[in-house]
This record gives sequence, C-alpha cells and structure tokens, in this order.
Amino acid sequence: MPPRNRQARRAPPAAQVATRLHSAAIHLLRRLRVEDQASGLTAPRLSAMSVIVFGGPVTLGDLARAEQVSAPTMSRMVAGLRRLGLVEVTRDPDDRRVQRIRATTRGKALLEAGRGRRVRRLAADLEALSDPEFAALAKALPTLEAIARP
Amino acid sequence: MPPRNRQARRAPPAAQVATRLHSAAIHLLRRLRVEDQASGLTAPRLSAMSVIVFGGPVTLGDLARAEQVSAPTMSRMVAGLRRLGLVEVTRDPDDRRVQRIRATTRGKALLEAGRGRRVRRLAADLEALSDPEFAALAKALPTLEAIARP
DNA sequence: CGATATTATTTAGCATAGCTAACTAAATAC
DNA sequence: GTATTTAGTTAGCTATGCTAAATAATATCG
Repeated sequence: MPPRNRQARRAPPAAQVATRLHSAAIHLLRRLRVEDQASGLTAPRLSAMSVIVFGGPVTLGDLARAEQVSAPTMSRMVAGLRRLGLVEVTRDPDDRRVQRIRATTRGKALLEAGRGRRVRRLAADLEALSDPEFAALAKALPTLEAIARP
Repeated sequence: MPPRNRQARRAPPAAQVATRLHSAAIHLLRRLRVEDQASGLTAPRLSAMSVIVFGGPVTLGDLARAEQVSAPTMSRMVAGLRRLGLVEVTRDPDDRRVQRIRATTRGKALLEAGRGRRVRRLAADLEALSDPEFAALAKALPTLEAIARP
C-alpha cells in the first residue's frame, strides 16, 4: 500500500500551502497598506518607526539589520525622523560610538494611530466571517505566528 | 446572563485576532524578503513584475493602481523594466492611448525563480510543523485567502 | 461635425530611499 | 602604544515616490 501522507489522509503538500500562504500574506498587506496614506509617512519610515516603537531603544545598526538596508540608508532615515520630531537619539554612555534611538511621544502616537487604522480595517473584515471560519483562523494563529518569526 | 460571544465559548475578539494576524503577516514577509536579494531586482520592481506576470497583459494605469503608486512613478518603472528586457510594451490597437505591458520569457523566469526561493524557504519551515499544527494552518487557508483579497 | 471634456501616459522637477566607497571616531587587541 | 575592529557618517550615484503640467487619443454634446 502507498505510504501515508503527513496527515492521515489527503493533507495538501507543504509546497502548496506555502505558495498560498505567501500569496495571501502579500495580498493582505497590500490591501491594508491603503490605510498608511493617512499617516503622512512613507512606507520605509513607517516600517522603521514600528521597529523603534516596539523594539524599545535600538541602535542604528540594529535598525538597519531589522529593515534589511545599509547603515548609510538608515543613518539618513533616522536623521529624517529626528527632524520630524518622531524619534530622539542619545549616545550610549558605555560605548560612545553607538546611539540609542527611541520614539518620542509624538512618534509613538503617530505609529499607533496608523497601526490602529490597519487593524481596525482588518478586524472589520474578520467580523464578517462565519463562526467556523473565524474559529479556524483563530486556531491556526499561534502556528502562523511561530512560522512568521522563527 | 451575559450575551454569548461569537463562538460558543471564549473565542478571542476579532480585534485581537486582527492585531496578531497583521503582525504575523508583516514578520513573515519581512523574513522571506531576504531571499529577494538573489534576484538582483529592487523590491518595487519585483512587486510590479509579479502583477505583470500573474495579471496577464496589464495597462500602465492598472499597474499603478495595483501597486498604489502614481502613474508617473509607474511609467518610469516600466521604462526601467523594459531596458532590462523583462517586459515588453505594445499599444492597444483599439485605444492607442493605452499600453499592454507583458513579461518577456526572461522576465517570467526571473520572477518565478525569486518566488520559488521564497516559497521553498517557507515550505521548509512548514515541514517542521507537527501534523496538527500543519492541519490547522491548511484548514484556515481558504479563510485567510478570502480575507486577503476581498 | 466641430469644440470641449475626459482619459492614458509622459515630462519636469523635487524629496526620499537604496547602494558602495571612503572617512571619522571610539573601543579592543596585541 | 600602535594596529585592528566596530559604529556611524559623508559623498555621490541610481531608483522610487510625489505633484503639476504637457501631449495625445478618445468620448461627449450642442
């Protein structure tokens, strides 16, 4: 008899789930991105602000690595955010080469507002789901989170 | 007695699922983005190529709307992709204002290769899941897809 | 039918975002 | 105490984003 699949019967292959999950993630975020216009910030700046706000005080190198851009690019971006009063930068007293970048109150508020718009839009769509659909999604959530940040 | 929740008992609120789903999608794609370096294309170009390859021949306006950028921005990007030999552009015979943009064989190959790298990486992570985790994810997939593109 | 409006795209010009190469300054190694 | 490494900046280039204005083709309407 043929070898069992990973699930007792007829589980879709991982490659197919990967393809569809990848595509769904792209389309989901593309759709939610519309809300970002209201923030008045560019996408790279919003993304950097998100790392700064949720990642506590970060160094410039941390930020560049997190955003997968070069140090000079991030250096300039932080300068821009600083001019806008969204972040403040102090020197590390123990190692005076490194900076500690943190969000100002205004910066936090701006990011939270933007995130709120995205999440509220998504939540509204979730409300429209049937109970079993919503339950299935909620049940898969921890696994999705594990996959997202290994 | 208190009103029942949407699920019989203790379903998480939509807002919480939305927050977590949003965050998971962001982190998932941020992680997979690493693979894009190998393509040699910038992120906006890869994204546009994806719309062109999967969306059949598209007009410049379609593309600009899909990518949520202005027409001038997309006009220039298409010119760049054309210089690289990744797309070709013809005029619509019925309405000579509009273009029909389509991927060349080389363009298709390049995009498929990049997508393959991302999907293989994701599939490898999915393989490491336990059977119930994988099953839960597979079960939630259609709902996720419905939410992703309304 | 011809003037006018609308639609699709391009051009011009500006700010931001991406890169590499080369520099400064501080900390570490030897 | 000189040499090396590490963190960040400066310079200079290309690409990506925008708005305003131009061009060209189609659609409208009187």
